[in-house]
Amino acid sequence: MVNTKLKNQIDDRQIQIFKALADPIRLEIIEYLKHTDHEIACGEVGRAVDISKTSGSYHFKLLESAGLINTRREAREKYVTLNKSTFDKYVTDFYRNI
Amino acid sequence: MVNTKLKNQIDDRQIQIFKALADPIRLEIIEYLKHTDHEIACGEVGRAVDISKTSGSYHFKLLESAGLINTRREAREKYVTLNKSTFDKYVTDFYRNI
DNA sequence: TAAATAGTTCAAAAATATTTGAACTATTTT
DNA sequence: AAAATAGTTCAAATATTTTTGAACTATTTA
Repeated sequence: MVNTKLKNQIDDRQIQIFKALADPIRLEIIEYLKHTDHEIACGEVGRAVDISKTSGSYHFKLLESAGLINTRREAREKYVTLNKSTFDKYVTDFYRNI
Repeated sequence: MVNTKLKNQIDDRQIQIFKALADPIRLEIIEYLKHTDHEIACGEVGRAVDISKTSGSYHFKLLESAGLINTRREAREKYVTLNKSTFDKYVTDFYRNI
């Protein structure tokens, strides 16, 4: 019997987001994207924060599935930007709400 | 050679706080404390969120060392409250700043 | 068309975090 | 003084997360 109560779903989402933020590499990626106002390829970010492409792939995927970044694939490359609305909804407003 | 750059210290702190928030039990504890306006004993919170006292001890310690709760020991019992200023500084303002 | 580039996937290994129960300290109640 | 209560500590077991390298797809460049 699967538990699908709304409150739990909200918590799962909230946890997923805090987990995504609770890692030094991902925090570096976020800070890098924060001071970049245009979209930027994963590879460029990866080089800036000095990680392997495999590691980058793992972390970008995790950030994306948490809804913290938006991605757009164009042929070979994948471009990313921060998803500000997720920060607003789950981080900035976390303590305020509930 | 130990790295003590200010930026890294800030990040370490930020990560510690997100890690502390990235767990269902600790999130339950926080939500419980959020709707409680007076200090409350660890044991009472532990019973409310249905965890063993050992587990409670672990999670309260972690929340305390992240600065997310304030604690006061009075004889046998330990009373806790949320530390709102940590939320303001590291959570609510996270996306805004930097 | 061959080589280079951007990124993904996979499974194994390594690192970290969490749970558990037993033994413990200190305080309060009977 | 014995028993009960609140919480801590410890080490072992378990679970989860992250890293790694090799093999892969798709696209672009030489």
